[in-house]
Amino acid sequence: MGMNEARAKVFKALGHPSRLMIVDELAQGTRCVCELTALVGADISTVSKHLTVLKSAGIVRDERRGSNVYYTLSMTCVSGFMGCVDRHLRSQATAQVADFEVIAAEMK
Amino acid sequence: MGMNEARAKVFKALGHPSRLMIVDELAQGTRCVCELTALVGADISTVSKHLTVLKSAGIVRDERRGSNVYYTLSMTCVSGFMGCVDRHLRSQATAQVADFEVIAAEMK
DNA sequence: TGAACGCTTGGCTATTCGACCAAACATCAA
DNA sequence: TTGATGTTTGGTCGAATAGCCAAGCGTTCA
Repeated sequence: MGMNEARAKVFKALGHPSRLMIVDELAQGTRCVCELTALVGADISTVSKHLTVLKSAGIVRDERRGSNVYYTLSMTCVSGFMGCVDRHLRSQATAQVADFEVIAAEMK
Repeated sequence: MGMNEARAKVFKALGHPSRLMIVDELAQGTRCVCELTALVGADISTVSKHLTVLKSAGIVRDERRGSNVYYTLSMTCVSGFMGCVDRHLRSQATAQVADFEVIAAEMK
């Protein structure tokens, strides 16, 4: 797999609301599948598959302890980038509101 | 659109090799569609659609100058995160090589 | 005006994704 | 061993994605 495909795989893995929710939660600490399932609110098998995607992209790692499997965020810099994305989206949203107000003013 | 969906949209937009190539190029400076098409090496309509995806995620912005349309990276923090992903992927790759060597040693 | 150029959009097909259910697998406890 | 619990895997189906070609703008320049 080429450099760009490996990178794309990481972004693709992060490109789903449930998986982002999971990553956010794992940024707080290690969690078992059952906890993540409760958080996401989908079928366990669905959550398990989301975790497989995150794992094969190298974003999380798993570890069995007894009858539970625990997942841990291994690509920790993700949370930092999340902040950047959020800031950007917010500033964009306010820019759009500003545009809208200009348009609204022009329409009067 | 909820917070998590907006964020997911950003990651999803970045989750394609051609679009990553485009973002890398735009990190160097503004480019017209024709330049990006040459870079990616796909049909121009395909590239145009990739640019639409990036734009609607708020990652790039476009601007017509004469008969050309120029695209600019607006979410500039993306490049920084790219570095983090690359470092992580590299360290993971070497970890896997190390694992492999352990296994190989065990097999002797 | 009309031809040429640069880009976008619509339409089509093949592939991938995401959700659920059912079945399999792993561990623990009786 | 058997049953209970926690997790993964296989199968199916509808939705979304990516690619190309063709057709449709918008702009420039004769």
